[in-house]
Amino acid sequence: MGQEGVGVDLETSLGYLLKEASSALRAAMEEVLRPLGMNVTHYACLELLAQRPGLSNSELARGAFVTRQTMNVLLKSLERDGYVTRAAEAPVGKALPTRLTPSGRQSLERASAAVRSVELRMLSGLTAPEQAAASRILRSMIHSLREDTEGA
Amino acid sequence: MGQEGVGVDLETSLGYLLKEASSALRAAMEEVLRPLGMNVTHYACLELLAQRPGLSNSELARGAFVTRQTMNVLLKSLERDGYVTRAAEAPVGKALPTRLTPSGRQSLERASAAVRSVELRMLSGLTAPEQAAASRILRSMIHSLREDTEGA
DNA sequence: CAACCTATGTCAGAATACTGACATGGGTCA
DNA sequence: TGACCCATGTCAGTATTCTGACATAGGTTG
Repeated sequence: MGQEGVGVDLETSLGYLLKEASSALRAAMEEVLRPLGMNVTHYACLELLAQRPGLSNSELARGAFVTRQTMNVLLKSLERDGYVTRAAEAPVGKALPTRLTPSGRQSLERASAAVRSVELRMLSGLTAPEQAAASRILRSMIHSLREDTEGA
Repeated sequence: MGQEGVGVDLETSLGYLLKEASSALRAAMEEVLRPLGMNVTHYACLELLAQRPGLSNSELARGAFVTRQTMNVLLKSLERDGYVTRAAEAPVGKALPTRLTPSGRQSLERASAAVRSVELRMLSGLTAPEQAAASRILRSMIHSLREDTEGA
């Protein structure tokens, strides 16, 4: 069960813990969203549109951490089901602004409440200063990870 | 760009930050593993086997956060390529212990070094106390998320 | 203006992971 | 002992996501 000085110790690796936490969060979100007929990417897309109306397909993809091709497929199904509407013509460039329909907004409301409850459960064991620390730490990790990768 | 009191504010949501960090980590790992002909699940499987030799397919699946069916497919390819060996018969029950071959161990060594460098970059902006706090915080999140979900 | 460069939307195919289902081994309990 | 229950390995089919490629819109630069 121990490690013999190998490269990465899974028991203590912050990378592994990060993946574990993210996986647990995703599972918990899927669980509460399933009864609402929604999955995590679904929800992420609607939430993004609620907070930043008029986002394009590519912008939504970046916000939901998927490729723009994947988001394109999702947007088509959301549009088919009446949750969002896409402009027929691009007001500028090729980007087609997308917006929530009343139906989409209503569906999001329930999902958002469910997700918020999951997030509250996730944070239930942490004090306010710890939560603030978590925010700073995660932002630092994100910044550092993107330095070389996207910079060069 | 602002939020109007909606359920979850993506700008400050720790859940969103967690997903963002995990996504950035995964992308950075994929980037360094690709030249080695490996992906993240690949690597996770080998690393698990190095630290806990003899794990079964299902145990590996849980450790890598995928289903046992997915891990089964991966193990077959790893076995075909000579990175691991699986016992032909189960010493007890149906679980087939899996072990790294010398080739697998050698391949893992390079991958492990690459992944460690990514993890170091991720932590480069954090002090030792901050890293300790990160560990505690992530463990708390994981524990809280799994409480109701797996408990009931 | 013309040649680039970047970003976007989209199509097609491949890779990856998942859900559902079944049979088997092992333990528990009446 | 026999009836359960749970975990495992595996097969099949489906769903999801990705990579690769192409055309187009707009800005930049000589």
